[in-house]
Amino acid sequence: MKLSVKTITERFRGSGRKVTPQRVAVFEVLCERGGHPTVDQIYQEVRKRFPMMSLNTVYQIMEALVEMKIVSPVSHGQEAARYETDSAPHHHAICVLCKRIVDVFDPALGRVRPPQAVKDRFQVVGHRVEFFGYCADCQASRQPAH
Amino acid sequence: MKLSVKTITERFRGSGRKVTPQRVAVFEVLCERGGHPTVDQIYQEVRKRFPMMSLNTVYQIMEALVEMKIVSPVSHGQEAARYETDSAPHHHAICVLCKRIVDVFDPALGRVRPPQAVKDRFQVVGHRVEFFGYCADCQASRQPAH
DNA sequence: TCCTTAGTAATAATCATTCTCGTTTAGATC
DNA sequence: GATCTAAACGAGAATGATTATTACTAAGGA
Repeated sequence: MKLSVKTITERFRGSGRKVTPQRVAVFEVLCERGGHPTVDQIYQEVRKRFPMMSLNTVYQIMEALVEMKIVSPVSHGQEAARYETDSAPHHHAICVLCKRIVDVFDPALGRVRPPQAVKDRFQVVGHRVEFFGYCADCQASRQPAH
Repeated sequence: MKLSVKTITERFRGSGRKVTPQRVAVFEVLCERGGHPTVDQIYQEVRKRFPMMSLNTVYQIMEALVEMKIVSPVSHGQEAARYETDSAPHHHAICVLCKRIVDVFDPALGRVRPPQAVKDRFQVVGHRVEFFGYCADCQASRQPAH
């Protein structure tokens, strides 16, 4: 469900928010760029079109997009937060060296069920499976042993 | 495999590290406290015994303990890093409101397998399943709807 | 067009973490 | 026990990501 600029405009209006050039620009960058960018990466890209734009504005726009469930934060460790545009439910494979995140689409992972002990104490609303390892690039550049 | 002060002393010496009162104190706090404390929580606790101790020292000691595989960092979102003392392999249930982390021991979760597409591109070394939801306390205090 | 209010930009503040560096100390050696 | 040296410590500064403050601007309804 790829959102268009038209749709995003309606979503902004529908949630009582204003449509501004900055918001549209951030959204376009997210669509064109894809992946799991950090706030700063989005900022650098948007800045090419709006050189006067503030980093703070990007933070605020991302916050609005999260509230509207158009993007989701994906953060690991103390690295800078990353965002992904919401699409089909999926999981992640993360390279422990370069922090690259690859989306994993596999219906089987969606069928993972919390054990009874968790259901007794938690009202579970979702789960996430993360695979850790070395991506192809980092395998190649890594020392054979140490 | 609960570690004793004696064992930790040997582990420090065995890895070419010195045994200092600060290190023993941090380790004792970790054992007594359990759970998934932040660096600052550990610091506040240790400070009761060593009022002159520096926060920086706690960071350094945690780094050493991670290298020695005695504790593991458990970080979620842009929250402060948390540490858990290593025990049996397990997963987590995380309250999205209060950030409380509950350990989940369930052999079934260890049997989750990466799909072939991941194995083709990643050298997978592990995985983690995280359940998200509301803990009992936060369910009680939460608005019924909004 | 006017008006209200949300959005923006600039800047300061905050928070977790890391770095720098001078001082102290564990533990090996004598 | 005295001496020595690398490791560890403490204090505070520096960094980097994020959040808060505030005055100005502009979106969009009346």
